[in-house]
Amino acid sequence: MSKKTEARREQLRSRLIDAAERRVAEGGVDALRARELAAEVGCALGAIYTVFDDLTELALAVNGRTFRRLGAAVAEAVARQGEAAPGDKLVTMGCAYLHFAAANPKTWRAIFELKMTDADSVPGWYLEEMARLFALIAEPLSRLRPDLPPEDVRALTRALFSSVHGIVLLGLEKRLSAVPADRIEAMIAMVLRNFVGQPEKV
Amino acid sequence: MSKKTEARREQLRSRLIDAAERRVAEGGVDALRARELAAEVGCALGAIYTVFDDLTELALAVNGRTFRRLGAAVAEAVARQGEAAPGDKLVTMGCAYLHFAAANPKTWRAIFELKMTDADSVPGWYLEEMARLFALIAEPLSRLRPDLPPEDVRALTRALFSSVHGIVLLGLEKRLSAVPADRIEAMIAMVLRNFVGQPEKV
DNA sequence: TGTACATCAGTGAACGCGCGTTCACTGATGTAC
DNA sequence: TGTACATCAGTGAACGCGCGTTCACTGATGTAC
Repeated sequence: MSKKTEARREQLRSRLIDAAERRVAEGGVDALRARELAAEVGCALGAIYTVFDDLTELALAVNGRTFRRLGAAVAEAVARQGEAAPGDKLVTMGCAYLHFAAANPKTWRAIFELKMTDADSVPGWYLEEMARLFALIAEPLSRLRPDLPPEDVRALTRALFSSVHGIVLLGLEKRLSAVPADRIEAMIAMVLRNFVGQPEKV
Repeated sequence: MSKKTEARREQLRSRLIDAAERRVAEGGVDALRARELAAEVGCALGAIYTVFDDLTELALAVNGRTFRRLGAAVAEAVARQGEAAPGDKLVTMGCAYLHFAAANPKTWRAIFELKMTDADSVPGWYLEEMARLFALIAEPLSRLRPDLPPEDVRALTRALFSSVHGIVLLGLEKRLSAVPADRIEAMIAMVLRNFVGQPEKV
């Protein structure tokens, strides 16, 4: 394969992911349609399969991007805040998570909806990206509780992340009459601050 | 329609829901197949449509049962515990929720996976059942914080439920390396107790 | 640089399947006399 | 009770559609001389 060909291939790849991302953002993972993508990108139907093994792989590529954007959004929020008390940092991250989810509801959900066949395990970058996100959370936590062994910090990280995730998930759920964003923020802050031991007045 | 006919119809209805429930428990909502159900129940394919408008309605019926079982499981756990401090009650409910989810992973997930077309709203019993569950949680909360207006108790209820839901959801997720049940229990207890102001040592 | 040939990326018609839902039919059930 | 007729619950073959994926082909690109 010549350089030129490879470059074209690479370009097709990224254009396909672009298109797929747009589709997912509009209609969720289930809205990925090979024919639609080909039409939007302007390539043949079969061309998709010269770049990806199947549509699932393409969906995974979209999730990869989303995950990286999410991580970046949270990291940026923390960076913008600069030096801060651990509790404040946690709340900042929780709210950044909420805002990302609210701004990208379908793409964000896609990360968690992806059905993997039990056999083939989760791709490595999935776990890596998760680890990166968890590391951000673990930082203020271990400052807050320097006495805890890493194992416990990990469990704590996971528990708090899960709590915030749950609040965001159900908070944004239309079906259960969505909650206004600032109320969701208040819930997040409440749970996190309570944990940190600087409870806000409810 | 004669009494006899109606009775047969009613019987078919419940047998269909039974079969559907089994299918969902095994393979999730997406595993519902009209032909399979008909075969399992021993009726004609078309008979399904004399009882339900479409498969979605049948899936909803399954969710209805699940929701009621869930509510009953939580209520029973509380009843079994008898008189107890609000914090203990909350933890009991959270753990009951966890155990129900762990024992019925696919059926439980189905409750939240159901895609409703935006237009047709959620069936009434969905909201009622949710309200019943929330009432159970609100009880200890309002004892704990009698100063709060009902509006705030509602928000609190929702926040705590969502947190526990998130912890259970991600805790049971195979993809992110499932967490042992007792660790999940510990996470739930931690978040709830922290809120109540009787934090457990982490 | 020019020509002949080989390769292979890219094409898109066609395959194949799964499946929800319908509807013309039929035989069981009920009604009338 | 018995017979003729009407109704309608229940049947399942067939419709229709959507869609992922393949593969025999072709024309663009690269190579050799």
